[in-house]
Amino acid sequence: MEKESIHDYEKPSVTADIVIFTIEKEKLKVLLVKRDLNPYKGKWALPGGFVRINESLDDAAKRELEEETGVKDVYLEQLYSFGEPKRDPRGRVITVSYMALVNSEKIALRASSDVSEAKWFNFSKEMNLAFDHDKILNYAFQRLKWKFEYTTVAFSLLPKNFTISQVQKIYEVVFNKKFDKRNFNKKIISLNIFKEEGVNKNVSYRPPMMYSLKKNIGDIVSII
Amino acid sequence: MEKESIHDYEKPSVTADIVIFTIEKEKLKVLLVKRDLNPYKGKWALPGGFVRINESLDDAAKRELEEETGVKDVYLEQLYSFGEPKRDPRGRVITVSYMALVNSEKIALRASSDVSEAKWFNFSKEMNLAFDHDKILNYAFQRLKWKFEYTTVAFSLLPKNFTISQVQKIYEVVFNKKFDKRNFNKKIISLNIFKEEGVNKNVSYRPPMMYSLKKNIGDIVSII
DNA sequence: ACAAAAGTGTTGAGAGTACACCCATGC
DNA sequence: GCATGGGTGTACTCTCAACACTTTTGT
Repeated sequence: MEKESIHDYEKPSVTADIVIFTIEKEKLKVLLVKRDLNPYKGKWALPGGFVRINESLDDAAKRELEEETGVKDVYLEQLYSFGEPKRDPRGRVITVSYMALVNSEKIALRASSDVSEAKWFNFSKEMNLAFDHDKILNYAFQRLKWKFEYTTVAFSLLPKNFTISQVQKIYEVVFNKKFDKRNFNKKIISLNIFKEEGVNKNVSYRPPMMYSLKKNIGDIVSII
Repeated sequence: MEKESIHDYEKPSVTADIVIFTIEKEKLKVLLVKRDLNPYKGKWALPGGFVRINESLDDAAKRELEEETGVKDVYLEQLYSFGEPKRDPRGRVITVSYMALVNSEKIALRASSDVSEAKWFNFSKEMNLAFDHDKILNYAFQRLKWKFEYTTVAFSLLPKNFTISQVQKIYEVVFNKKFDKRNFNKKIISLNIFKEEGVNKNVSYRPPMMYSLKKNIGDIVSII
């Protein structure tokens, strides 16, 4: 096949851009950075940067994620690669996009980002971002919904111990609809993925049972 | 964020590699090419090649697909990008993988490929391919099963008009299990995605109804 | 008449959905 | 005692799975 040599073609740049989601105050939020260089100077964009020559794609995404949020060991998954020749006016840039889910309690935005401003925004479908980042963001949101429906990624947005109503709330945020409390409890308990952790006493109402996720849960097929 | 310039970093090569599936004689087949250069000289690999500097990722995949099979306008979808620094001994090569589904009747393998040999193989989970192509192939197979379950991609493997038992057979091949004929018919007919095209008379048994896929079917949620 | 595949219904089990009231705590 | 969210059961519908015989054609 390859008479073609690795040196025959002009090479593109490759970046890893990350859609970092969190849920705070019952809103789905996404982390954006303000561009301080042309093109799109002053516009908001997804955090990201060039993949180093000796760094895997995942490592590049992890590095960018940690640079922006200070968090490690969070849920991170590759989404899709975007490579239209004209998507970046600076030249040929192929972007491998990632999605990260972080628990809002763990976030420590880099205190003073020397070159850029980073900020959490409420997610919406039209955020008017730089480059084709609206497209990437919407792709990520689709994937998020899918993953919520069929896997346990939702729990990466929650602390180690949580109540069922916390779980229900993040599902309601992501699907933008209400679920019946009784049916939700029944369904999620019947999956047998929770361990009871005792009741939380610091509330001025009936103290809720706290749960944690069991270890070694296989691939769950359907949550909702 | 980006003090980094597009020129600051050594750039990787980017290839598009394609997992081309077909079903023939009730077997799932994948198209492989024999490498005639080192590394992995003599080993079989997925068809693919470098993405040109002015070509989108999809276009690169389409070009490679047509070069190898002579087919156009078939089902093609991007899968995942693989970018471990050492995955290709020749240097840093990031591969954007694709999956194509072709109807075996339409295939015309390039009569004499000047530099390589291309051949259909029965799919198996351990084909011992060059590079990390076993990993890519298995990823593609997982995606294939998922797409069969939740979308109508299966029909890209069939001619325009088909019988229900042809549909059932390709599902049985992909999932490697038998389905009950009555339940299968009921389910697939109830989806209301078929148009009747009359009976096929050239058979020595009760002539089956031929169907075609309706146009403008939305995203089907669950086939099986 | 026989070989080959097409076509067709019913039943039982389990899952999903709709729906409303009492409970435990802090103040 | 009241405000707050926590916790629970039943009935109906719908979907899924299991299961076997008759029909139509060509030879």
